Amino acid sequence: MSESRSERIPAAERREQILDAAARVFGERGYAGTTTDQVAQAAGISQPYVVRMFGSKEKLFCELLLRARDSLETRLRAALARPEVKALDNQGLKRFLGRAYVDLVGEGDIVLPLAQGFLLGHDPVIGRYAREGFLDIYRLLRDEAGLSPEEVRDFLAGGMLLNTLLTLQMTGLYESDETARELLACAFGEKLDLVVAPTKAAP
Amino acid sequence: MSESRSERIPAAERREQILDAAARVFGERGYAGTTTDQVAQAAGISQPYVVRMFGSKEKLFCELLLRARDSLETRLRAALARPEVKALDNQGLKRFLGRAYVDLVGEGDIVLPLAQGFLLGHDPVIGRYAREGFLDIYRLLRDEAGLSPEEVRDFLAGGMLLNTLLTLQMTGLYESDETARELLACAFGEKLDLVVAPTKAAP
DNA sequence: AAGAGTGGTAATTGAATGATTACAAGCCGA
DNA sequence: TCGGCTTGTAATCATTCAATTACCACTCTT
Repeated sequence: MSESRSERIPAAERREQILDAAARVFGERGYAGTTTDQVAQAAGISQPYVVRMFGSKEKLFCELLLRARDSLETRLRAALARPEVKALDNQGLKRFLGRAYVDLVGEGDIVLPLAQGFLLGHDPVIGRYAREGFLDIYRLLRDEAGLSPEEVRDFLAGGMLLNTLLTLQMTGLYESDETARELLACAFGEKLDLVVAPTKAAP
Repeated sequence: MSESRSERIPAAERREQILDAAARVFGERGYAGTTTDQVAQAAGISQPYVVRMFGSKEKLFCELLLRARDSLETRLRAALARPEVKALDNQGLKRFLGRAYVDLVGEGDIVLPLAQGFLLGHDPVIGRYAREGFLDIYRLLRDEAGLSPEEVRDFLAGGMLLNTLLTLQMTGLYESDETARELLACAFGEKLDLVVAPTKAAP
């Protein structure tokens, strides 16, 4: 994307670049399906640097999981703190939080690694991270948002559907397939254009 | 599991054995995370035989996707054909079909490869298969079950949550984690024991 | 200006893996 | 019983990939 600087960049900043690139690549291709070299190329650096910065591919992915969970929790708490939520019943709150989730998804591929991690239950270390993250979100919605277990379940279910549609790249069929268009419109609602026309931000 | 026969087995039967084994392994570990040798060992044969029987790992996985989709469609149509569905409104029908889905999931790992395939949208050939399968199910629910787009969406969302909980292996936390127990009970309802105590069928 | 710390890569390595080849053993019909 | 077809494997190959090593270049401090 950007090869603006070919100079030396402080490690902390480089680390963020790598995490951003890794979130994109892992989010699209999954853990096992991604090579550290793909991450390196996406970040514009060499493969050994990626490995040395994080120790291993596994540690890099775990870092992404924590980062995604934190982003999501931060975003949900921010939504809960807004004044207009006080006027909402639980049904309305669920919708409001749902829109906050779509916003987060639309801003980049921050949360897709989380969705990929949810398929790795068999992995002794990543699986544990992923389960814990999932339960963290569950508790946040139940305890801080005050939703009932059934309401949390429905919220999470909706989120899983959105994740699935994204990782399936169903959005690529929006133009050409009538059924896909109907499904996407129904699933993403008013936030559809956030995801069907990925922000091609140009200078 | 069964090493009953060490003799020669007709290709058609062997093919089914391999597909069953592959569904289990791919369903648990994902496409990229599974080796053809793991499939071979699970089926009790040698790795080259797996490859030769299906041509390639990719073709084997595509076969699994078709098989899973067909199983699901067959099961849903069978549920729709039962007499008691006529007395149900759409809300009740959704629940009824949901129970049929959980039944199918509980009977084995037939559908988990489908869930894994949904993460492979980036793959030029598998991605296409997976998207088509997904839209097939959508149309079945809309046109044959007569659900509205929103109702189909909610049904699919629920299914995606169940898939996620299974591939996350959240069921393994049922005994030890209070939150996981609550979530699982809420998501699987009366069918919980189908999935939390995997059928250890013994002779 | 010496040298130490930091940012970065080229080259390589060892293991894993999908696929191929070549071959063996059982079965069946003529 | 001979010869061909089917079922199956051992051995191997070519790649790919995560990780390591060894090195270079720049910058700041003193």
